Amino acid sequence: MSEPTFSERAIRNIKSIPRGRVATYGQIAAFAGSPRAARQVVRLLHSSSRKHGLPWHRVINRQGGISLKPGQGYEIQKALLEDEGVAFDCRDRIDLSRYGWSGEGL
DNA sequence: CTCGTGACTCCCG
DNA sequence: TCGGGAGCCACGA
Repeated sequence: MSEPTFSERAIRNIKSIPRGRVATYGQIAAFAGSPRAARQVVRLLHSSSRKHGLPWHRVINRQGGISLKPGQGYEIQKALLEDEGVAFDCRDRIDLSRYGWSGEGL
């Protein structure tokens, strides 16, 4: 039994994001132990979002916006978030100081 | 071991 | 405000 890998911790972090909140890639990476492994978080969503049933829609970029492009999941993610009560401003961005996850639930 | 990869992030002009 | 370029990291093949 060795310590969980970065991936496993990151996955657990994502699962811990409360409903109605959002987190950035870098944030998840940071809580998992590697502040600069945001890109690895991306790989995780690709490879494990479905498999682990992760709330992938709660993961957004540093600007509080959706990184996916229209037709690539953008609309779906936005709809899911709005359904949880997350509001987008006129620039299609989420106020992280308001909906941003602070690590609560870990 | 080396290499490719990606829903990122930061730094400059 | 916006775009381009480089850095960074973990993991699978």
